[in-house]
Amino acid sequence: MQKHKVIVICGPTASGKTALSIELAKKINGEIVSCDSMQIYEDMDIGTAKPTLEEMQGIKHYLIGYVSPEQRYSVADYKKDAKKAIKEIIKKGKMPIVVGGTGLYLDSLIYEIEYQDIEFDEDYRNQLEKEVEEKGLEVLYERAKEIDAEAVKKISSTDKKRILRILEIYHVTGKTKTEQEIESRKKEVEYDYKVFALDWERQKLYERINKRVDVMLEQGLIGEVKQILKKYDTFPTAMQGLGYKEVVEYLKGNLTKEEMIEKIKMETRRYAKRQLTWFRKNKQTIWLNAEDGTEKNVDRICQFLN
RNA sequence: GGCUUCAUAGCUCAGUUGGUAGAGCAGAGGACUGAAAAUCCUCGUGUCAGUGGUUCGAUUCCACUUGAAGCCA
Repeated sequence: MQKHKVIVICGPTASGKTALSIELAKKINGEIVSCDSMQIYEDMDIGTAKPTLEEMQGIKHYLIGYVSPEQRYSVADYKKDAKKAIKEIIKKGKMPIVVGGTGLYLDSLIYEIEYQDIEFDEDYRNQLEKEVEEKGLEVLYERAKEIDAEAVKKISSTDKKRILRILEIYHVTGKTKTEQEIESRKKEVEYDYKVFALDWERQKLYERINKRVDVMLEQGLIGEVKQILKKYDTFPTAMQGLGYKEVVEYLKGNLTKEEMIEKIKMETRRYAKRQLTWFRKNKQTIWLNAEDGTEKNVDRICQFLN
C-alpha cells in the first residue's frame, strides 16, 4: 500500500514558515501540525512568535499552546502527539503539513524514532547534577565511558548534558544508549514525508530576526514574561526559550534593557545558524528560496504532491 | 594656537628590549535520539593610520602629515 504523503516545512527562525504553510494549507485543503519546542507552551505567545488566530485564517493548527510551562515535555511526548495529530488529519481526508524549526522533534517523525515508555527520574537527575558539582564532570565522563564507550566516543568530555543522558538511560532502562538507539530505528517510517526548507541570504535573515525582536518588545514581551512568572512557579524547560531567559535577567537587574535586546537578537541569530546546520544534514530536503515569494514556493511544493 | 597621549583583526585591546603579530567579543563551519530556542566542538594575515629617514631588516626607533582624546591659553 502506498504511504500517505505528509508535507514538512522547516527552516530557521523568522524565515517565513508560518505564512507559507498557511497559504499552502488553504490551497491543498491542509491542516498544520506545529513542530516547535516552545510554541507548545500556553501563555508564551509573543516570544515564541505563535501565529495569531487572524494569521491562521481558519486553518486548524495542532500542538500549539497546549502544555503548561510548569510541565516537563520532551521529544518522546512530541513524537506521540504529532503522530496522533497527523493520523487525525488524514482521517478527515485532509493533508497534514508539519511546520517548525525544532530539528530534533522533526527527526523523530521523519526517521520514525521509537522512544520507550519510561518515566523521567527527577531524583536521579538531581543526584547527578550534585555529583558534577562535588566531584567534577570528569568523574561522570569516566563512568559513562565504562557503561557505553561507543556513545562516549561521539561526544566531547565537556558535554555535560549528553554525559548525564548516557548515565540516565542506563539507570532507568538497564540498556546502553547505543543499544537503545539501535532499537529506536527498527520501525519502518509510516508516512511519505516531503521535506522542504526555507532559506534567505544570511544577511537578510539576520535583518528579519533583528526586526522581529524589536516587534516582540513593542508587542509587550516584557509584560508577557512578568505574567508568566506570576502565574507559574517552576519551569523545567519553558524558561530556556530565547527571549524569555534574557528578559528574566533584565528583570533581575543583571542586564540593561539595551543589553537584553542586543542579547536576544544575537542569540536568535546563532540559533538560526544552528538550525541551518541541522537541516542541511538531511540530503533529501528540498530547499526553497524564501526570496522567491510565497506564491511561487506554494506552487513549487504542489509539484511534489502528484 | 601650544603641549601631552593615542592610532594594531568587524569591535575592545595586548604585544614585538627592531627579525612583518595575538586574546576576548562579534562572525563562520560542524555535531546532535527522552532539557534541543538546550548542550557542545573547531576556526584568527591584518596595507600593525600615511609618507619619509636610520638600519642587513621597522608595526616597533626618529621626523613630518592626517585623525581622535585630554590639558593649557
